[in-house]
Amino acid sequence: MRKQLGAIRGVKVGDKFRYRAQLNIVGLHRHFTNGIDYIKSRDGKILVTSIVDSGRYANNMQCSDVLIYSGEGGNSPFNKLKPTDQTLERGNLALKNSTEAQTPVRVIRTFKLSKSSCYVYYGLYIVEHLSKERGQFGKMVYKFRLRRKAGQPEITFKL
Amino acid sequence: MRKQLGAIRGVKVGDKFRYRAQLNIVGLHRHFTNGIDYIKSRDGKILVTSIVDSGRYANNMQCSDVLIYSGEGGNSPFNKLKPTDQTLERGNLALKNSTEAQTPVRVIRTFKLSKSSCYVYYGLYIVEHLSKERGQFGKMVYKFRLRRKAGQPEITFKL
DNA sequence: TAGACGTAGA
DNA sequence: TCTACGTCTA
Repeated sequence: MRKQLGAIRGVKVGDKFRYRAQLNIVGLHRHFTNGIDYIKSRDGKILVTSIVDSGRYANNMQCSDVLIYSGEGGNSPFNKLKPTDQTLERGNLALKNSTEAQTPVRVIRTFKLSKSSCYVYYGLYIVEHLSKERGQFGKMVYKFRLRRKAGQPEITFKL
Repeated sequence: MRKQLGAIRGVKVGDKFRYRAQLNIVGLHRHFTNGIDYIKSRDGKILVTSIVDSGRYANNMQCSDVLIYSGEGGNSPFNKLKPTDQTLERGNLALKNSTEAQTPVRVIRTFKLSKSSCYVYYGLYIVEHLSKERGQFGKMVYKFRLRRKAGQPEITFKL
């Protein structure tokens, strides 16, 4: 399985996929459930390769080039464990490192229409800011602001 | 998605698949995690269409035309809930009904070789007997004995 | 071995 | 809403 930062050969912005398994196969995002995928860089720091925004967390879903993405852990509205403060490790740490390194992050967003849904590759983003806020369950949540790199095709849907 | 008893057009005995998602796509087995898939027949009884033997439960893995398949619920060695007696509902009830109706069941078995694995379609089986035993956790477990229908191709592997 | 924005069907 | 023989990486 490919592990790399940036664009994936053969995958175009706007490409659609039915299952997370397909994202894995083409190399866009290796995990089946994790929202944040990352690799270890030469200097030992982990950097984000891709994120999937399925709409489970309280992310900003505006139709703009800016995406607010919640960190992982402790606050999923659907898991049954009791909420906890998010920690700066694993995916969250990788997103912080990516903010500093300004490396490109592949963004995949879920598009829902009535009962069906698909994953859409939105292209490359840069993490430009992170903040720590109190989430809906009263616990600390990381919020990452990603901005879409300029010059990429618009995403359009045939309805 | 197709819901039917018996063979699936276009799928041959011995066909191999990487993911449960693919079993769903071709119509062999609709569930992503459930081991037992079933439909409601004309007279209102539920009948098994297919089972997946992933080796999670304590099934009989002999290389023969007989497969002992454990019922679902209460005794998965990997779930963290406390073991309970299995009940004759859902998949277990459907398997019992299939025993009486002698309807064909598609069998998919996991084949593991070192770290990789795949799902192999073994063809059609008939459920010929069920029993209730005390399982490894001291709780009651249904055991279903399935026999492969005669006249189907042998399964071979290139190693 | 655990953790994670999975899936479909009842 | 819940259950269920998922599936990957660290």
